[in-house]
Amino acid sequence: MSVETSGLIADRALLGRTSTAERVADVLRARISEGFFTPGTRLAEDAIAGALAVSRNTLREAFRLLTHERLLTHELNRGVFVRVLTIDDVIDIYRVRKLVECAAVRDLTAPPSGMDDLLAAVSDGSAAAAQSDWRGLGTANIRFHQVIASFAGSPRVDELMRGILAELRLVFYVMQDPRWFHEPYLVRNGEIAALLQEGDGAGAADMLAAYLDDAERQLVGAYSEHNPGE
Amino acid sequence: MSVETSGLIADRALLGRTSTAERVADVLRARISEGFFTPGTRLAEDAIAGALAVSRNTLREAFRLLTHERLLTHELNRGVFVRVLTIDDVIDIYRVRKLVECAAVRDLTAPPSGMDDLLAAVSDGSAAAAQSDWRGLGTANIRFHQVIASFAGSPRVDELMRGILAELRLVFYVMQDPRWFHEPYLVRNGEIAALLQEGDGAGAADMLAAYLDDAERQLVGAYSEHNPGE
DNA sequence: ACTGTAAGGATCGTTCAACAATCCTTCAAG
DNA sequence: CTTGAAGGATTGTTGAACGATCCTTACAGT
Repeated sequence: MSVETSGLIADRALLGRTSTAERVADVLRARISEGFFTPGTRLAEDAIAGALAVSRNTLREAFRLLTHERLLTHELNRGVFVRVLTIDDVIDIYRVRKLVECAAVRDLTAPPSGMDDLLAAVSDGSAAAAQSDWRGLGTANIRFHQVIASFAGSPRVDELMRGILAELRLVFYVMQDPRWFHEPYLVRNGEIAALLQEGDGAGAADMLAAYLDDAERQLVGAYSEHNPGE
Repeated sequence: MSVETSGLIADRALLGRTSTAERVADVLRARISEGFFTPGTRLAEDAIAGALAVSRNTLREAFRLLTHERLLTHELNRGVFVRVLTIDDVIDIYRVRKLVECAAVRDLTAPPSGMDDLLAAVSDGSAAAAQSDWRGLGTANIRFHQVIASFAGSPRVDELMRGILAELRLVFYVMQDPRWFHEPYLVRNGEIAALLQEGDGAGAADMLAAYLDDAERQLVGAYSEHNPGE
C-alpha cells in the first residue's frame, strides 16, 4: 500500500449500505418494540406494502428477517403475525438470560471495560424513575442487561442477547403498568454494578441469578393471570 | 373440549407445512455443510434459481434466511457468498461454546435425560473411527456437543448451538484431514460422558473447558497457517 | 341445536417480465 | 503503472398475474 490505509478499515461498516428490505425490517421492528403493533396482530401484505410504498416481494423479504428473529410468526397461507409469547417462552427466555448473563460476569475479577456504560444505564434508570418515566426506566433496564451480556466479549452473545431482549419486550407491552415491573429492580441493578466494580464477579453472578429468578416468577405470575388459558 | 386432545398438541409441528423458500434454504444449507459450496463461493441468483427451478424472488427469500444464519454473507449489488470465517470468528465461536456448553453441564448432579443420546454419539464416533470414516466421526462429534448443549433444557440454546456448529462446519471443510482434527477428542468425549453419568457436572464442565481450549488452539493454529494473511 | 356442504371473496405463494442502479471487465490513453 | 471511459453482466426493486389456500357466509340435512 502506498499510503496509510490502516485507519480506514474501521470505516468499512459505514460503507455497508442497507437494502430496502432491511430498512423495512428496521421500521417494523421499531414499531413492534414500541407497541404500535401488539402481539397477535396480523400484518397483511397488501396493506403494509401499500403503506410503506414498497412492493410485496420486498416486504416479504423483510418479513422473513423478522420471523427469523422470532418477532413475527409465519403461518402458511395465513400470513404473518406479531409473535405472542407463551409462558413456556417466557420461562425459556429467562433460562437463557440466567445462563448467559451469569456466565458473562462470573469469571470477572476486575471491573471490565464498559463499566461506565453499565453505570450510565443505572443512572439513566434512576433519572427516568425520578421523572416517573416508566417507559424510559424499562429501556434503561434492558440496556443494563445488554451491557452485562457484553462483558462476555462476544459479538455472537451480544446478538443473541439483543434478540432475547427484543422478544422479552413483546411481553412488556402486553402487560400494562411497567412501573410495577421495573422499579423494584433499580436498586438491585445498582448493587450488581457495585459488586462488579469491586471485582467480585462471582458475587454479581449470584445476585443476578436471584434477580432473574424473582423477575421470572413475577412475570410468569402476572402472565398466567392475564392469560388464564394455556 | 369434548375428547382428549392434549396428546395432539405435540403433533402441531407436523402440520406446519413448509414453503418453497424454506425448502430451498434447506437444500442450500445441506449443500454448504456438505462442502459442495465452499466458503467464498459466490451464489449467482440466475444460475441457482434456474438450477432449482424457482423464481429469483423465492430464491432471494431463501438467501435472506441463510444470511441471517450467518452461513452466507450478503454484499449489496454484488450478491451472496458462502461465508468465510475469520480467525476472530473462530475464536468467538469457541467463546460461545465454552460459555454455553460448560454452563449447560456445570450444575448437573445426576445423569440428565438424553444421556443415552450422548452415549450413542460417542459410540457412533468410535464406530466411524474404526472404519476410518473421518467424515462420520466429525458428524458424531458435532452431535455429541449438540447433545451437551441440550442439557440446558432450552429450545433457544438448542437453536443457538445448531447455528454455531453449522458455522463451525464452514471451517472443517476448508481444512483437509478431518482425522487429524477430530480423532484426538474421541477419548475425551467418552471421559466427559462418564463424568456426567456419575453426576459430576462440575468435573465435566472443567474437562469441557480444557477440551474446547485445546480444540480452539489447534484450529486457530491450523487456520492462521492455512491463511497467513488477516 | 349440531354437522356437513357449497359458493364467494380475500389473502397468500409463486412466477414472470421489466428496468434502473450498481458492479466488474476490458481497453485505450496519459 | 495508473486513470478514465465504455460495455456487459448481475443485482435491487417493482408491478402484474394466476393458482392455491383460507375464511366467511349461507343453506341445507339430521
